Amino acid sequence: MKPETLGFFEKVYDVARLIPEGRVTSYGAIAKYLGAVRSARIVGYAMNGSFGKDVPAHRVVNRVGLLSGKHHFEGTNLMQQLLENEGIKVKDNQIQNFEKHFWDPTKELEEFEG
DNA sequence: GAGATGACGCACT
DNA sequence: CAGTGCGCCATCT
Repeated sequence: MKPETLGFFEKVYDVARLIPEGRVTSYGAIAKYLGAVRSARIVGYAMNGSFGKDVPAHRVVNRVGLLSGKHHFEGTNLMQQLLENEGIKVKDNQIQNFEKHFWDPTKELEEFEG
């Protein structure tokens, strides 16, 4: 619970905050960017602590664009509302044109690396 | 210190 | 092609 002990989390938050508006990414994409392709679930877990922070966790969904974490937000459809607020269409907890709104940090930040 | 959990992703059947 | 189960790694109890 100590923010100082957070190491991997901080990285996740940092990447999540880099997500531009109207765009979304997947846990695996962030994990991959961090070099933890096998730690996709760790990213999602990290989002748990992202609540209440400046981290747009609502822009992070699973690999199919499903708002798997929506259940974690305050309201029942808060996550969906936030996405629609950015112009992203969401249907039944699933993002429409997900690949169109997909934002891959490994590709978008490839030149920002280092 | 050890065990169980999880907002995922992939391999196998 | 579709459905189910397992593995991964860090955190939490």
